[in-house]
Amino acid sequence: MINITFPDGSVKQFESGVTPVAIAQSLSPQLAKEILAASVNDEEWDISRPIESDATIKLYKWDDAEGKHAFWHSSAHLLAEALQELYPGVKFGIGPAIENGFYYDIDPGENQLTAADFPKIEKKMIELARQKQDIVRRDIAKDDALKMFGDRGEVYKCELISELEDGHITTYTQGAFTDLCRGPHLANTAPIKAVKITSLAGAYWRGDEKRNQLVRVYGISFPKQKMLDEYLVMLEEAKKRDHRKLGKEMELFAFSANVGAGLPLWLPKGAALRDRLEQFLRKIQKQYGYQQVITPHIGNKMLYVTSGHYAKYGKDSFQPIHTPEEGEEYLLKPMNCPHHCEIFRAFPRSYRELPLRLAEFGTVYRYEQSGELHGLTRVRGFTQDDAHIFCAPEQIKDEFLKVMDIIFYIFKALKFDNFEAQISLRDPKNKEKYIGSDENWHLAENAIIEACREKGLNARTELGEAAFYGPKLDFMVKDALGRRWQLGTIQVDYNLPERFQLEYTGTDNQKHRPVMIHRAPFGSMERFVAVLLEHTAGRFPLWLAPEQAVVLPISEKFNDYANEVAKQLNALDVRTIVDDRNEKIGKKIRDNELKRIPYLLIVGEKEAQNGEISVRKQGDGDQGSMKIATFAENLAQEVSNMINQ
RNA sequence: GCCAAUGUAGCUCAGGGGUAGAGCACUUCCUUGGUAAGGAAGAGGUCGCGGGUUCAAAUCCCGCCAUCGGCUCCA
Repeated sequence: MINITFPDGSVKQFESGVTPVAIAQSLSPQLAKEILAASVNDEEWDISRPIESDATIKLYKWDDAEGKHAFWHSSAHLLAEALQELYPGVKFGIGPAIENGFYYDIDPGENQLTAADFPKIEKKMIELARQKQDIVRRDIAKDDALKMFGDRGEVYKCELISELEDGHITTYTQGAFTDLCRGPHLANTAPIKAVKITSLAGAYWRGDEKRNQLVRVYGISFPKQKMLDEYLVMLEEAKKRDHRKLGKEMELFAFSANVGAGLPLWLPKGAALRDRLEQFLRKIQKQYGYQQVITPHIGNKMLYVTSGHYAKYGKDSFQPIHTPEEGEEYLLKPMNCPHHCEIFRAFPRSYRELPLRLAEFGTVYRYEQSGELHGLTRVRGFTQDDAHIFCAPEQIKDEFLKVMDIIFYIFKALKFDNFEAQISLRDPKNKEKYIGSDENWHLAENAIIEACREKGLNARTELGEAAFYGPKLDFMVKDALGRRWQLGTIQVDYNLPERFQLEYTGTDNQKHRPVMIHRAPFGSMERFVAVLLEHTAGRFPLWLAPEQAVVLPISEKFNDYANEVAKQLNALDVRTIVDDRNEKIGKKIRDNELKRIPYLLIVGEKEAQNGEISVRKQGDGDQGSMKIATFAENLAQEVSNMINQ
């Protein structure tokens, strides 16, 4: 007998060799039906894999990430089995579960795969799933594995196996399909009741663009057809929140092939919105002791040779601008830091000036790969809400904490409460990718880690994600489809001060080298607006909304009064327009609700007589009537509550 | 940059080797209506751009551009 400990601390005895599903069965038959995965002593475990000795166990259902993971991982195998049957000769790469579903990378060989094949694949997968095939785990010796997959011509699998350690190799088999896999998996294929193949894409083998490109088949599966239907509806809803669609609908920005790909044109309403965001940040930054500077859009090529950016990115950037002068070259600035370094150098600096915080809404140009461009989130010309803090080494942590405060304040004011934080450090195995001394890297990395600890910020740490000149702390927010975008960023940099020979005179009357902190709370105005649009589905907070109120006269007789109301409100800084179309009031309400204007002000005979307006709040219906000035005061109060919370 | 797809009116989309279609939006007229779609008429397109095949191309083929989904990249 062995002792099995449950998450609540209770212990029960079972025969050695008991499986998680059998344990679940002993607790409740319903649970046995629902469990999809388990962990045994914190190791991921198939629910049908025997447990031989005392263990602590957790059981996972669909609602647990681990449960979904096993479900989708097994679905990936099921997809592979279906593809193997439908398209003889396909070779398999890898097929993991992902955040929403799963994929399998295949080399289709002679086969042609298109979206038209999806229904056929889905049908085959369901057919196979209904056979209720057991998914069987086996340990296999390295040589045997190489032979087995080698015989089948599975070159990709063989490459993976050759890198694995003998004695730790397992396969999973269901029906006629056997895969190299660590697991865990479902006990059998029966729970997979609904399948959707969602897309095809090219993907480099092992993520290396120098290697073969495989076909990646994406799919998602569910234990109930209804859940798949709901998921598809959710995707449709998400599409409606797409910032590219909303940006056009709301007349915020546009693109023109004549101007160039990835070069956004801000329309009047978008420019005004962006200006409000900039003013908002300027105000906070002023409180935190920042000073605004302005620098040109181009810089001499030597500036970037000095900074090290030219060596790293020169070939992949917009190419130099030439002048009539032989050999003279300028670059469109891809970042603001070198310019700001030169501002620091413009005078002899004293420790009394530090920390020197230079801020600029700096527009930069980067030649992003054509396939990378995406709405406003990835563009070739964009404006960073940039600032560089020049400080003494002992001031780093304090400055870092202050920047974090600014970022938290902004995220809170705009209700980005689901952000994730990521500490990006150097890849210790790949130091040649980075510039700067080991000592400085350690200092910088520790400053970030400590600051996060002090703030109690739960940040994920990623090795190899640092910028080439220093480690960083990034804040990511998801878009409507769950894709992560980096917004705020804080980066510690010991390198540029060195390259630009920055110095200040210390209390000891000696020269010292300052440290630089790069930071952008929004990241870029473009990306921030994009993510804000997707978050709010275009219903901006009142203080940002392009139009805050629209006056709707009941009939044309009251157009004059409506215009007078709008005039008064605009004079009171309420952004107000009039809908004086010859339409019925119901139609005007509908149209303006759909335009996402926060307040609809209805005026007819009653209101005109009393100098009032009938207020209707977006999505909230009739709020009764009030004096114009009262409405303006209420609105000002509402805005102030939003920004100063 | 790579793989796959798409490109028809302001928007959403149908059609398709023989003179271009709908709904919404827009304009005009009727209606002057009190909290989510009143009615009628009208205007609007070089079918992404360039080349080829053909008596004839928006439609078929090729190239380019842009966009979309991924991969790679992201100072």
